Amino acid sequence: MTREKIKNLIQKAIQKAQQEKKLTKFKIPEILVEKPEEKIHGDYATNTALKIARIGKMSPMEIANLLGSRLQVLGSQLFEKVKIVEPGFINFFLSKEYLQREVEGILREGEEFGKLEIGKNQKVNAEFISANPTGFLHLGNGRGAFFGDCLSNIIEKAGYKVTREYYINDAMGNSQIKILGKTALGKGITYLTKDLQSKIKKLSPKLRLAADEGEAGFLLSQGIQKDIRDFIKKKLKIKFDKWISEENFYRKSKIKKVYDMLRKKELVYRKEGAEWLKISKFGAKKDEVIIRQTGEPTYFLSDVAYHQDKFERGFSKIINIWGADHQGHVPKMKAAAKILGFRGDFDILISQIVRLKKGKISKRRGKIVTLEWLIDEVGLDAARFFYLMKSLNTQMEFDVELAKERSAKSPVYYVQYAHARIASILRKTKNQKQKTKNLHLLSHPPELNLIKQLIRFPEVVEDTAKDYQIQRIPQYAIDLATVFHQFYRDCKVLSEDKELTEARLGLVLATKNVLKNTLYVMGISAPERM
RNA sequence: GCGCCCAUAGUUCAAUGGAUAGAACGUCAGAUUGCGGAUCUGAAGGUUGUAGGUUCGACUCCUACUGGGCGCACCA
Repeated sequence: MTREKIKNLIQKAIQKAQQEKKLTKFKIPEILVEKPEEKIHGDYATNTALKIARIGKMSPMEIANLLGSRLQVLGSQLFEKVKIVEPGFINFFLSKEYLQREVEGILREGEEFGKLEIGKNQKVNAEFISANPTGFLHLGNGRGAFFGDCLSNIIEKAGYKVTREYYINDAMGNSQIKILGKTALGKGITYLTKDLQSKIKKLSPKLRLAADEGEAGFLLSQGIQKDIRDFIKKKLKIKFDKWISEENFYRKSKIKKVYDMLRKKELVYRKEGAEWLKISKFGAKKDEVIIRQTGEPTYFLSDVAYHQDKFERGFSKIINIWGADHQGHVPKMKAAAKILGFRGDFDILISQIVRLKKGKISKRRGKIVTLEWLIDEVGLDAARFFYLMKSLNTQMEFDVELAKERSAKSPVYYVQYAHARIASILRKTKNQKQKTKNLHLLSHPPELNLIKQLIRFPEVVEDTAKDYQIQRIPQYAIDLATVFHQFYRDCKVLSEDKELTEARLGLVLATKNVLKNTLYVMGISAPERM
């Protein structure tokens, strides 16, 4: 990774300066290398000199000059030049030769390009969607669904082993399930869809034997859950590794076990006829009921049991993606994690609500908009892209009109078009195999620009795996497509010049590869034709 | 009342404490006897909600306020 190489060089330069006694000895802080906004500031830049000015007891410019001259020598393989700028930035300009070699690397690595090792031998658990098995998925579920799936892909790309997990709140004691049971037994007041009516009809022999509304609800929820599962698999194209049933925790008396364990730790007390867990001692605002007056366990207790189960499975990182309506639950669960003694990363992400952007389409006021409706309306690729474009913690408005657009107006088609265009060029050549010939001929600005964008892909993967800011990926895809189209306009790929044609075919293949990898992590198709 | 999230271009959104705050759509003006014009080039458009603070430097961190969303169950 280019950025990593530069970081290492800076570190070496500091050490060297220290050995030569030009700099005082100090512990080197974390080195930041970024891509400057302005081209005149180079391809990469660092503020290291500004950062260490105080501990080094020298002016930023002095340090920058000190490091700059050493970096020039140390990085002769990478840089065309290293420039020092007020107030102390060091700007790096990559050399043509370096960029040309990178194209070779991208072609060699193919689908593996962008794969990192930062998560080597580590397991991650990502739980998302986990909708109630009593109805259909809504727009908000879609956000968690695609975010969770894409984040999982990214984390996998970073080298972790990811388990995608879905938790089903199907316990017979749950009030939703009981309400559903009432409906199943004909005692409900809720509106019945045709689908629900036929499900109930099919189940009627079993329902007659059901002990209570809880069991009836459970039976009906299984049918509903099966539909949700099929929908997720076939229409959302998300593959979960594990489907976990809450009811199953009860049947295996795991909830009882956790309860006993909490009692043993003397964290449970009685008040007002209920039993409370002392989570206020572990960072929560107040204690929480785990056993009701009626003697039934609460959802919180079963969720603690579920997390105990997760914590025991050897993950170094556990990620939960919850809807905004669950945010009050976060400190409680974090407190529980402390009680259970989980030592890995425990990240709970909250996805804010989703609305439809006002337009001709959203006349469906009053009706709840289902995710299925949206997918049918705009298509899976566009839905995924649009959901992913926005940061998880801002409320989003889904622009259905724009997402439906099958033209350059829609960013997803713009990106896919770049891929299809390359495929079209390749169709016109006989030899479509990997080209690593004559890459030294790539020296036009649009060519070099394109390469610079290509080599950023692993950096984007790294950043996103670390900070979960998924919106970076679609933005990267748009940027990549843009520089490709610029290249395409200025540089004809197939020409009389055989050697140059070979070189450009190599570049174009590398671009196709990176576009494909980018679309892949978003779960979006990379079409050969459109 | 308390807690969490948000406020950035006409709109939808970006921007690790860095340099002239960026995209997309919309608007306006251009480009093609060319590998897919489903493309490209350019322009207009901003006091980053308000007021303070922290520092070499703040959209970003802190405090107070204003406005919006979501929570604050012996629901899940």
